[in-house]
Parts: sequence; C-alpha cells; structure tokens
Amino acid sequence: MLKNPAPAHGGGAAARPPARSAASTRVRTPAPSPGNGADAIALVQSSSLPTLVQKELERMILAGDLPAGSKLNEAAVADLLGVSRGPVREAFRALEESGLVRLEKNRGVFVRQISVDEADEIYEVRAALDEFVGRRLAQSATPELVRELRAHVERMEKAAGRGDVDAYVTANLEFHDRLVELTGNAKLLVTYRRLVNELNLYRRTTLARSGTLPISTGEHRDIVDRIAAGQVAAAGRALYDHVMASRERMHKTRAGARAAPGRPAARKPR
Amino acid sequence: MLKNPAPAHGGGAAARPPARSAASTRVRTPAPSPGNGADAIALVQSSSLPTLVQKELERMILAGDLPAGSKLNEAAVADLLGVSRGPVREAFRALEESGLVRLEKNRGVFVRQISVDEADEIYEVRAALDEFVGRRLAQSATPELVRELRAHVERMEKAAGRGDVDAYVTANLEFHDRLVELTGNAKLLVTYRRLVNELNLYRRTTLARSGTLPISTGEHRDIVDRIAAGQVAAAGRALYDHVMASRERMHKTRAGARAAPGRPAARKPR
DNA sequence: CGATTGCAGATTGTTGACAATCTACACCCG
DNA sequence: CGGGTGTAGATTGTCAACAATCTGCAATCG
Repeated sequence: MLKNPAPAHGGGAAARPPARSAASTRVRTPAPSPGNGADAIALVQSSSLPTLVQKELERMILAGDLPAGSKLNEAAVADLLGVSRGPVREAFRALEESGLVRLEKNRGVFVRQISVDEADEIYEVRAALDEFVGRRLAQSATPELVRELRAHVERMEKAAGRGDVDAYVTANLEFHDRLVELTGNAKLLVTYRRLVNELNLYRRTTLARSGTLPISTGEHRDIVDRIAAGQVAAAGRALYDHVMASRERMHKTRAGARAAPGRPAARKPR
Repeated sequence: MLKNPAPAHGGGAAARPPARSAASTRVRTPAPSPGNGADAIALVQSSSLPTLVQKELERMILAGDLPAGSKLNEAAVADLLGVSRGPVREAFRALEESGLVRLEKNRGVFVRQISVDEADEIYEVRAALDEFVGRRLAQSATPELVRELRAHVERMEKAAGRGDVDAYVTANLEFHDRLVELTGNAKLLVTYRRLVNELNLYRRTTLARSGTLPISTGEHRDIVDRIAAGQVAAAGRALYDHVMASRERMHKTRAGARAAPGRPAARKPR
C-alpha cells in the first residue's frame, strides 16, 4: 500500500501544468545552479521520466523510506511522483534488474528481502573483489592517496568514539567505496556498488536498529597500513579477511537480535 | 553529430518481417514439453510479455543476430515479436540495466559497443572472481567433480584439434560457467554471467571472424589439476593468470586484426 | 459451525492514441 | 555553387482507457 507520506491530497493531482508546486515528493528537477547553460542541456537530454522515477525509488529504498518487503503500488507511486503508470513500470523493470525489487506477475512489485544465505553469498563475492582492490592499491599507492585514506579512518574512529552510529556507518561505506573507486576500474566500481546496495537492503531488514555496533577500526587501520607499505598480497588478504569478518559480525548481531520485534513477516510462499 | 557506426545495410536488424517464416518469429510460447500441468502454471505465472521480449532480445544480441552498435527500433521490435510498444520499452529498460543496450533519450536504443578499455576492466574483475572460484573449488573438490571438469577440458581439446572454432568457444564458455556454478554461490554466478555477457559483446564487435583462435587448453588442464590436488592458492592463481592471459591474447588478436582486410574505418569525404 | 463457492472491488497487464523531439531533404539566399 | 534554413516524415516519450487476473468478503450448503 505504500505507506509513506500519503498522497491523500489527491484531488487535482492529475492536472499537472498548474499545480506543480503543490505535490510534495514530486520528481524534483535537479537544476539548482542557475547560469549553467550547456550543463542543463546535458541533464535534460539524459533525464527521462523513467530514469528519474528509478533514481527516486532507489533513493527511497536505500534510505529506508520503503522497508524491505513492502509492496509498491503502481498507481500510488505514479500519483506520488506526478507521472503516469508507464514510466513507473519501466522504472520497476530497471530496479528489478538491479536487484532492489522483486516482480511477481499479477501480484505486484515488492522491495526485495535478502535472506541470510544470500547475504552470505554477497559477502563472499564482495570479499573476492575487495581482495583485488587491496592488491591493486598496494601496487599504486601514493603519499596523497594514503593520506586521504588515513583521514577516512580517522573520521570513522571519531564517529565510533562519540557513539554516532549513523556517522560511523556512513563513513565506513564511504571508505570502502572510495577504496574501490581509487582503483580506477569503473566496471569494478559498478559491480561493487550493486552488491553493496543489496547488502544495505539486508542490513536494514534485520538489524533495523540493534543497539550494538560492530566496530572494526583496527582492521581498517591495518588495511591502510598494508596499502601504504606496498605489501600487495598482505593488503589483499587484509581486505578479504576484513569483509569475511564483517560477515561473521553480521551473523553474531543477527543471532542476538533474533527475538526482536515481530515483523508481520512476509507473504506466505506457496 | 555522433554518427552511429551502424552497419550500412538498412539499419541492421529489426525491420524484416516478411523474409521470416510468416509472422512466426513471435514470442514463442516455450511450452515444448507436453503433459506437465503444474510446470506450465509456474511458467505462465513467471512469464510476462516484457520478460519474454527481454529474453528474446538478449538471445538475439548474444547470438550476434543484432550486431553491436545497431539501432533497435521500438515499433519494429514490437511488430516482429507481435506485441505492442509498452512491453518492448520495459524490456529495453531491463536490458540497459543488464548492460547489453544503451538508451539515448529521444534517439533510440542501441546494442552496446564495448571499448577496449572497458573490456580490459571487465577482464580484471572477472579475474578477481575467478581466483576466488579456483580457491573455493580446490577446497571442495570431489572425484566426480574433477571427472566432470576433465571431460570438459577434453571436449575443448577435441574441438580445437579439429579446428572447430565455434565448438571450442562454446565449450570454453561452458567450462568456465560450470566452474563458477560449482561453487554453489548463486550471487557469484549471476555477477560472473553479467560480466561474461558484456565480454561476448566485445568479442563479437572486434574479432568478428579473425581466423586465429587463441587456444589455451594447457592452462585449462593446469587449472583442473590444481583443483583436483586441492592446492587452494595455486588453483586460484592459475585461474587468475588464465583470465589475465586471455586478456593479453585479446589484445594481440585485436592488434593483429587491425591491419586486416578493409574495415570501413572512418569514411572519407568524397 | 466450518468449509466452500460465488461475487465485487482493486490491481496489474496490455494496448492504441496523442504530443514532443529528432532527422533528413529540399529550398532559398548570398 | 556552397551554406544555411525551413518543413515533412519518422521515431520516441507519455498518457489514459480497456481487459485480465487476483484478493477478500459474504452468503450458502453440508
């Protein structure tokens, strides 16, 4: 039923030209900077309604506005974003291929729920990629690269020190994302991000807000040290082990939070 | 002006309804097996028009019926498959996300062309994954698994021996795909297949039919030997090196085919 | 009283039509 | 004769309506 900010104030939502300011979560045209002529052209050329809907839904899913397992109603989404159902359906197809939603014929689309087994698999794939990342970076490490990474680690430690869970999680994601980005391999980056997106889906599902926060700044420090020292194999192993250790921490946290709030479960499989 | 390198012969693929056997290239209902009641139900439930169109287009692209760079016309594809444009557009969105086509707003969709640089990147990612595959299989190798792999290698050698390029390429793809499948990690498998699909796209683009065939059965034999012996690190390294060597062979082949028979290249003004 | 069957409402699947944009060709002007 | 411009055709983007399917409730029957 799409139980977020309800678009109950439907009324004239269909008449779109005049009431543009009324609807709240519309697909906002991201053209805040004023005098950018050529830039705006490139943006309009690349942005179609389906693409914008896709981006917006992806943002909502990853932000947790749309909890895993919730149903996405075509008409509701279309109404909410001020478009018709066509572009919404196209966005759904893209999101399914990217692994964020699941389509059931004649039943609807649902935000995907990642099982423990699948999260395990993803962690393994991610570990394999990250090992490569570690080796690659250890080969091409420069002083400024190392300096940037150390700054990242420090930020994480600061956040962990003051118990700021959100800041720590964010910094952690950024640190690892930056590592992959620094390899300069764009394909590796998109592959990695796709996996991490699904992993985030899983994290939100289970340990929605388990108080415990698995800190692993020591491992991060070790990773950067190996990279800085140019120890190729060791850097790769450090990252591999770190990811696999994160997997274990996930298991621990999950086992602890098992008796947590009773979620309405999902639909019954048949 | 972004001139499209599409083949000059009338926009490539889509619009040729008459030559085909009647309108029979429709989305074929894939119900070849007869009296399977429950099976047919599951099939109907999972198959929607967009899904079938997507599968069919994917098949055509990977089979080479739709050469890289060619334009896909919505109406023509819809007509060819006997559906309306809606499902075709949804299939295009999914194919874009899977990396097989490229969407240009108001211009159309094109079968993607992989550049050498991008193929290089993909090879690297694939090598990282395959190293993990090698290690994993070396840990869990059983006699029957080894026997199956040896049969694969033999099939490849047979094909290579009689110069059957197509058979060799197919067997090679199957061998590597089977390796990944045997790890039992479904996520790894889909990640791997996505990369290989794009790689095939590249191969078709450049060495369309370069006579030379890079044979590497020796490496394959070595890989299986390491797995059979349970040499974890060595098996991983063998697969990593094999993929990276394939990358080099690709470069060689490409460089060799460069001065080859007249590619249209850049057309000069008359 | 419980289970089954039929019906009504809602949601998804698909289609055809309309509007916006791009491409190509002919025309006109210097 | 070359370059720029305007228009016609084709193609894509978006939408609203129709058809098929599913879900839930209620009435009926054993």
